[in-house]
Order: sequence, then structure tokens, then C-alpha cells
Amino acid sequence: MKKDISTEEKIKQAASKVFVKKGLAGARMQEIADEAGINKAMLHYYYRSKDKLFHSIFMEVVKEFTPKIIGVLNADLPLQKKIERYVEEYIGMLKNDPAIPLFIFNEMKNNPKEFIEKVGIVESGVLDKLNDQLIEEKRVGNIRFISVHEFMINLVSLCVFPFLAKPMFQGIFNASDDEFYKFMEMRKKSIPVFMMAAIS
Amino acid sequence: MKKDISTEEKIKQAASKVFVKKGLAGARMQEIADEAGINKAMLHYYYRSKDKLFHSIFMEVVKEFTPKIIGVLNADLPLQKKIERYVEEYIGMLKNDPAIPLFIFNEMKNNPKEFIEKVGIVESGVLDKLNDQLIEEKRVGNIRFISVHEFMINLVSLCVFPFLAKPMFQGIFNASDDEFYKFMEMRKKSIPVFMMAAIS
DNA sequence: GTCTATAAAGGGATAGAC
DNA sequence: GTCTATCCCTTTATAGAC
Repeated sequence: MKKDISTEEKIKQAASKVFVKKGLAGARMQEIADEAGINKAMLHYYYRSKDKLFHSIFMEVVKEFTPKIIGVLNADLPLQKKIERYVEEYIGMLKNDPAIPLFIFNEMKNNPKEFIEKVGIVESGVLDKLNDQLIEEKRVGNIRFISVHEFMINLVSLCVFPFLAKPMFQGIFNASDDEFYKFMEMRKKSIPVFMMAAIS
Repeated sequence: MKKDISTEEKIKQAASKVFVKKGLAGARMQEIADEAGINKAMLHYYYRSKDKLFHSIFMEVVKEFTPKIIGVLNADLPLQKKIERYVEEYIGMLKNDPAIPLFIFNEMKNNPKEFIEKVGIVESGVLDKLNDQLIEEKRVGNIRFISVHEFMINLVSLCVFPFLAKPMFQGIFNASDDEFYKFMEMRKKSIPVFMMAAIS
């Protein structure tokens, strides 16, 4: 931990690291304090309880993570380019933080209501532009019909699932981290091909 | 809890339910005891520790779950039928136990080595038959080339990911359990279509 | 704001009666 | 085998000095 950043920032970084790795129930305040290079009492001084600290971190992670996921969807790009950029960015981001999806899905499962209330619906309009685009491409005969929901869940599935299954994947194929990331690098190319073929 | 089953069986059922829901770190021995309708001491009488109980349950869940996943792969079926049956069975199974994938991926992340040692590699031959089939279909021109690894991870992604993301999905689209399962029922049809188009 | 020391609660594990 | 009572370590949280 660098000395030139504020204590609160040190706590945030440390807590984020430990919570993402261990989850709420598995994390220890002592471990977070150690990771931050401070002592436990400071954690309670800045955030009154473990729950509050967790909640704060969780929101921060989610809010940093979700906008990146939907940004490209509204870009003014032809469908194929949009898919390519989306996959490229999404997988690139996950290579830096491979544990985030499992973290989010877990804690969302443990507390679905709060999540929805606090993070709020990703405004229901985000898929509108993409929806129009799919309809238009279908009209001119470039693709067959597919609902925007199915399209999105398939696209996200193909990008994210391997990261969720990373330990199993590496176990079964006896693959190192390097090999796994090389595989995902390949998928930046193969997923768009797969997607385009699937809807053409 | 029924009275006509053995205590050990009651413990297994209760522990399985609680561990799958809460994970190892989040589960409480007291909660398992309550769920089983017995007291904590009995848990230690049958399984010396929480870790041992968890380990036993985890192995049981994995061993019951994985064979079903690979069974169809070696069936003697044309590719399309094989995909259809696979998707049908996999999604059908997950509708009964939607929390299993997250449970397995979580605890595998927490202890990847042990998992590999104990569960063992899903023998490296399981994909051979499917691999041959993909090569043959490519040779006769029915499909384009796709490695058996990509094929499998894509197929599994499309089936499993929605269950991992279930809470988020339901939150974003404000969907009830019924609606979610209806959506997955549709996917039993749409995934095979999507897959076949993607590789043709 | 930051520390040490300690309280208070939680939760896994065991002893011992029946 | 099953229970109650209890031990005792772990972990969260607070008090109080500096």
C-alpha cells in the first residue's frame, strides 16, 4: 500500500480486494486491515460495521462495472462492429478483474431486493437502440429474427461464463492462467463470428 | 423433515440445502441442525467437523451433477439431436436446482486443487466422440470448423449462464420465478437453433 | 486520526447424562 | 444415538489513551 494515499482510500482498495476474493461471509476485518496496512479499529472508525463497509464496496464495484457493459450498446455502429467492440471490451475488462462476475452474482443472490432498489434498474431504455437495430437488420434481410433479450443474454453468456467457470475450466484442461487468457483472447475473435453466424 | 428417514439422511438433506444456499463460510451449523430437526451435537457425531460435513456434501453434489452433464455427449445421435437432447436435459435439471452452478463454481474457486484431486479430471476421453463427430460433420460439409472446446464452452455457457445471473436477470427485467422459467423453457428450443446456425 | 486493549457476541466443538 | 449444557476460540465492535 502506498503511503501517499488517504487512509480511506487504502481501506477501499483493501476491502475491495478481500471482499471480491472471499465474499462477505468469508472475509475477515483483520485481513482487510492487514491488507490496508492499518488496524481494525480504523475500519470501524470510517465505516461503522462490516456490513456497511461491504455494502459501500459492493455498490462501488457494481457502479464501476455496469456502465462499461452497456456503453457500446448505444454506439452508432453497424451490428457486426458493435458485437466485435462489445466482446473486445468486455473480455478485456474481465481479464483485468476475472473475479468480479462471481462476486456480483453471489452477493446479488444473497440480497436481491436491496440490489434492485439501490443499484436501480439499468434504465429500461438501454436496449431500445439495439432493439431497433435488430429489427432493421431483420427487415433488410441481413439477419433472422431474434429478440433483443435473447441476443443480449447469449452475447453476455459467451463472454462471461468462461470467467465464472475459470477454476473448473483450468482444472479439467489442466490449463495455467496464461493458457486460459490466451484462450479468452482467441474468443475475442471467435465469439463475434459465432454470434453473426448464429443470427444470419 | 420426515420421521421415517435416518438421521444421517436428514443431515445430508439439510446440509445440502443450507450449504448450497449459503456456501461454506456463510452456512451455520445451527441452521443445518434446525433444518434437519435435530441438534448441533448430532452433526458432530456423524461428521466430526463443519469442514468434513461440507466436503462430504460437496462431493455428493458434484458427483450427482456432473455425470448427467456428459452422458448425452457420448450417445449415438446425429449432432443436431444431440444438441437438442443436451440442452433439454441440462436446462431441465437446472430448473430443479437453479442454485447448484453458483455453488459449485464458488467452492471450486475457494479450493481449486482439492477439487481437481478429489473429483478427478473428467476423464480426458469424454470429448473424443464428440470431437470425431464435429470433424466428420465438417468433412462432409454440414458445419464449418469449430474446436470441440469452443463448441462445448459455448453450449454450456448458453444453458448455464442465465441460472448464474438469475437474480440479476429477474431484477433488471422485473421477472418472477415463473417468468424466468418460462424464458428458460423457450431457450430449450432457441439454443439448439442458435447453436446449429452458428456452426453451419 | 490512529493506536492498544478489551468487551461482547458468535459459532464450532466437546463432555457427559440418559 | 440423542440430548443439554458448556467450553473456548474466533471475530466483530467499542473504550479510551495519545
